[in-house]
Amino acid sequence: MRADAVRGHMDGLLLAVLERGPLHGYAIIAAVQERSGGALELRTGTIYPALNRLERLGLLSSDWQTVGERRRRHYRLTDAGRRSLATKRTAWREFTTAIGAVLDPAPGQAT
Amino acid sequence: MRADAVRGHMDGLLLAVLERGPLHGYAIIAAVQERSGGALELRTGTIYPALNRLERLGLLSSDWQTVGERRRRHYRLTDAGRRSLATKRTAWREFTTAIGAVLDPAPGQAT
DNA sequence: AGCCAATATATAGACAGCCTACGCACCCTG
DNA sequence: CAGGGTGCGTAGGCTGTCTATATATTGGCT
Repeated sequence: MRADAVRGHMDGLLLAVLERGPLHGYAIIAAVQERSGGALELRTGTIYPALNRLERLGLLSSDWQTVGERRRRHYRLTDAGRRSLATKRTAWREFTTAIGAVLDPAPGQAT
Repeated sequence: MRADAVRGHMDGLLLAVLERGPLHGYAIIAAVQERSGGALELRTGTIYPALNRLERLGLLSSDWQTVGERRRRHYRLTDAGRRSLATKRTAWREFTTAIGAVLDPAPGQAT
């Protein structure tokens, strides 16, 4: 599945996979893919701008680590990020409920 | 809730409310709002271009009706539209499953 | 040694689709 | 006759994902 469909929910995904501990960009892509059972394949061109945006918003912080000669940028949730994640989870449930009600209305419901 | 969050799922909503019979634009807005329990408030500037797009794609057909001196454009599902709706319902379930798995992972699931 | 794939970060420009804001026209009520 | 609801529609803007590309290290294959 393309991240195009995820538009507007990407931030929640990124925050969610960072909940259990810091990860670097590539590992975030792998984590999202694994958790979604392979359904979600994010691209680097998608997540790096998104991660920068979340950091600007104060929901993430980052620090550089070096493994051998390889640079890795580790992102971690801030307290604000944790609160935002909780909000986004609630919003997600309301969202799916609303869309689901329109897409698959309960029989007998008014037009 | 803003239709902004619905990005990419708007088409399914429009097709779904037209499943039970033709409606005109304003009635479509009302139907979506009612079915979603008031959560989804679409704007005319959003749905008219979307309806035109769906008609261009052959998923909808339209005909003008006149009530008094008022012109109304009634949209109805085509056969292709009906098939597309079924596909979109399946896609919606896969979508929510995938996002949900990332956002609220089952405890014990791998990182 | 040379080459390619995987790992890893990052930017530029294109594009789709929803946004706000407006315009037009008709109808009914105060 | 003014205002608000109904009804259709367009223009221009904005956000966020897309593709494509660039750089650099590491490791496997031949």
